[in-house]
Amino acid sequence: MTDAAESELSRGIRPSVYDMVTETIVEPTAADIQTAVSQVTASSVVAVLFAECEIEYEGRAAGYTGPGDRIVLCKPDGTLLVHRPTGNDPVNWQPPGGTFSVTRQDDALSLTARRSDPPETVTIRLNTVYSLTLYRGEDSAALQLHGTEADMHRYIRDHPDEIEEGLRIIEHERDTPYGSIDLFARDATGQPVLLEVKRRQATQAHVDQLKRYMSLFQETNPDARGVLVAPAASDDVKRSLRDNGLEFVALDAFTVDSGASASMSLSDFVDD
Amino acid sequence: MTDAAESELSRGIRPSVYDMVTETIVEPTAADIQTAVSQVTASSVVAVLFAECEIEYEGRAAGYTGPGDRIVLCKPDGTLLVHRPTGNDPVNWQPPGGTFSVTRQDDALSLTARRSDPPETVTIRLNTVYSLTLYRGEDSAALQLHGTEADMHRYIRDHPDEIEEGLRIIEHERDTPYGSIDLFARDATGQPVLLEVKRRQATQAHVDQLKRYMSLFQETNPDARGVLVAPAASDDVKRSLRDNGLEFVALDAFTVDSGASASMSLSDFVDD
DNA sequence: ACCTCCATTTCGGGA
DNA sequence: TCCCGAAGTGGAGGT
Repeated sequence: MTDAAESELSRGIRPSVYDMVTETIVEPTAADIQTAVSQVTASSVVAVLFAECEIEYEGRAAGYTGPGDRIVLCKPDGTLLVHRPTGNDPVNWQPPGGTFSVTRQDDALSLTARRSDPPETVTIRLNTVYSLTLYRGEDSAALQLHGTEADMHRYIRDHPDEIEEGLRIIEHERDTPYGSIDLFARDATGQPVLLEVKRRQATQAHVDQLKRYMSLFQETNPDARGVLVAPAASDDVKRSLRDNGLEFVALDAFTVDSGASASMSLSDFVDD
Repeated sequence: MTDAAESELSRGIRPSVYDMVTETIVEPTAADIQTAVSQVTASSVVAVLFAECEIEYEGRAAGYTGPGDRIVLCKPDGTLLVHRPTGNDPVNWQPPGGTFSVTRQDDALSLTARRSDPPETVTIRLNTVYSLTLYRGEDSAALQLHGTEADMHRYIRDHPDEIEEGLRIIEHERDTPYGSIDLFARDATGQPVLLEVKRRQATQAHVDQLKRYMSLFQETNPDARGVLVAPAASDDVKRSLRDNGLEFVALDAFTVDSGASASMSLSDFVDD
């Protein structure tokens, strides 16, 4: 950080303490913003802008978002996120790997996030930046998630009888030229069984997937069975399975796998 | 907002001006945080917390994220987003429709986001809140996006010859019990043609999709043709199409639809 | 680098 | 409400 930049940032409300984790500048100047954004990649700081802005996007598609108040996150890995005051998804974004730049021309201040593969550009015209926060955050913890499809695979492998009496799981993620079969098994009579496992309600696309594996397998083994395992399926999906000589087995992974988060302790602190 | 709450929030750095768009509290107290979060839904304010926290999630799956510095967004529509200092996706979240609550027990302060359909809870144990920003933002602009698959449909409808000489588009989004056909057409000889359009490289799943529509249609019309239209397809996909008696037509929507963003003017302000 | 598939996918449209 | 399919999907894992 240059001396000039320091003096800019020092205009913050409280005495600027550089070991503070967050630093907020209300109504930052163009120079403040340029300094802040240049910090992002160089010093592993997240910059959050609260701004009235309009956004142009050009890349795999092209888009324009008219003026409005948004929250702009610039992360040190090049991630850009522009959030509206409502909605889960960002209205515009740039995935990790890109670079930021701030351009000033006449009275117009623009923040651009670029990446090269694929070539994409998001340009935010910053009409008014209400405030700007720099965040020197560290986070090495990873999300531990239970109840995924992989967990369901493990459960079935350990409890094949829940699918069918006498079923033996032979292989996990068996590769074929057209994708991999979740679980390859043999039934009580020794007949091969292809299992496609879904952690949520089955759809036609899942039937398609199983059919694709089956078509390959049945070339050499016409008696092979195909089973779609999911917590539920619509009548159309069940009919589609039947029409194609496939089977459905209902298995709700969470009624059986709920012990996965037993190690949690945070709930002690939460009331209703 | 209660008088008590006002006095809490007034501890902010600058004199608290309630018509300011943003308001930041450095090292907020538990009462500040409770007041702020209760504002979110009631007063259409976005609350952004910069905090060291750990997160428990319980719902469709279950998860735990260990301690780390994160950015927490609470939007008035009930959306919760927890972002790490890197990465495109939030490490935890709650889609719109839920409610927020802040609970204090002993020295532990927790922010909980709940929704009921499906029942899901995200609980954030706030170990340290470095700062908190309230954002009274308004945004009525919508994203205008060009180069979507729908645009590609329109283009083909207007330029059927780009697919095949003499092709006539009969119907758009023709519904079948197993999904809807993107474009239903007839070729120069009057033969029915089912078009499945993709805006990016075609995959096996797209072949599956077309196959599904075809199988229905060919029951009554065995001579119907199926064409997958996409900017590109791998050799495997092309072979898969051939093996199933289907066709591939390469069409890069962006080489033909680039005029869509011609009305943009922001680029005037951006240099390289 | 390409391909395939999962995701706490989310989101929008149609029946 | 359910169901289906797109998304600037992103991300992981295998070959």
